[in-house]
Amino acid sequence: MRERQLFEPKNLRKKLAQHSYKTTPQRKEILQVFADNSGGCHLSAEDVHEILSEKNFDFGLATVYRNIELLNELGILTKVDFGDGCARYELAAIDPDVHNHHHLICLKCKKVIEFKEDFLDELEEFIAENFDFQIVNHEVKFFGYCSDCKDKV
Amino acid sequence: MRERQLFEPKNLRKKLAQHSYKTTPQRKEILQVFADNSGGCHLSAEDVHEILSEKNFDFGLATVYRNIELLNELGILTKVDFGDGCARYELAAIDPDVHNHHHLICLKCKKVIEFKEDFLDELEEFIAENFDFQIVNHEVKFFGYCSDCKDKV
DNA sequence: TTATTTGCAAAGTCTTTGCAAGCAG
DNA sequence: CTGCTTGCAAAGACTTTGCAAATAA
Repeated sequence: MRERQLFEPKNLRKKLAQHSYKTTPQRKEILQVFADNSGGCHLSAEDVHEILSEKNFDFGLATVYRNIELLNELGILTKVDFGDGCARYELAAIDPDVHNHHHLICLKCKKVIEFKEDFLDELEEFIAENFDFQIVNHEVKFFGYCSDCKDKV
Repeated sequence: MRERQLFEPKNLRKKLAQHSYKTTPQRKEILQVFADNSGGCHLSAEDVHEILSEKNFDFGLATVYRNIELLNELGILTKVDFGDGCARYELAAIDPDVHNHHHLICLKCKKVIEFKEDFLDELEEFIAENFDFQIVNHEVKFFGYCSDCKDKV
């Protein structure tokens, strides 16, 4: 369930240099926050800013926003949206074809469970044929009640 | 592809009365905008406000927000999110079990194509068993290039 | 050196809220 | 009548932007 390869902080300098971006402490530490939380955290810019403060890195919030957006553009982070009013991000899979990682969102406790699935291939084929639509990625969310909550509703 | 039964404006008064809400011209006209656009439009509060202005209904924007939210709570509208920075809504299916209506989103022209599918039942069963998670609804989005755009990329 | 990046504060966008006046039931 | 609803303006949450000072290459 977790063999997905994620971007590693040690490769940051190279990736930035490829695009003529500079390697700053801000960029390194922001990425490190995601690497340290790779166990399935979905962090907002505010979250990252707060975690950095706890580590005594007092970067400007605007800098955090700018660099999260940059890491997203570079494919290092992926945006995920749980409809809670703020953009959230997670480390992206290195292999762009591995886009089969989705979320179960508990309507009661708001817990987010990750899961991996390969059931959608036939559906993608069906869509490609019937809609003449070339699929690049898909996003699947299941809303419901997790094991802790489902009997308490 | 379009046999889904949608909520009808003529049933609004009854639905509102059931919950002791009043039937106001604002509520009727807001719902009417969605009914007139039932051919697959996904409207933001701002969109609805604008369409109403064109029809010479100059309601406050806050009223539009409040009533779209009300219609959403009553199950008359459904929120859809295309990650474009604002909440969008569409008429909900009357039958709550019919939640198998999803979207293909073109990355180039931003066109949204609706489709209906029934492929996810087995995946839901798999999740229920393996994650002890009781699914209420799911949301599926496919990102890619539509027939008009896929050869121009 | 020099163009990029940062930090701050101000501004922007979407949405919600407080409150007096208006209106449906 | 009476409490729900509206409209307005103000406030709020999240995010972006302008600009001078700092800094990576």
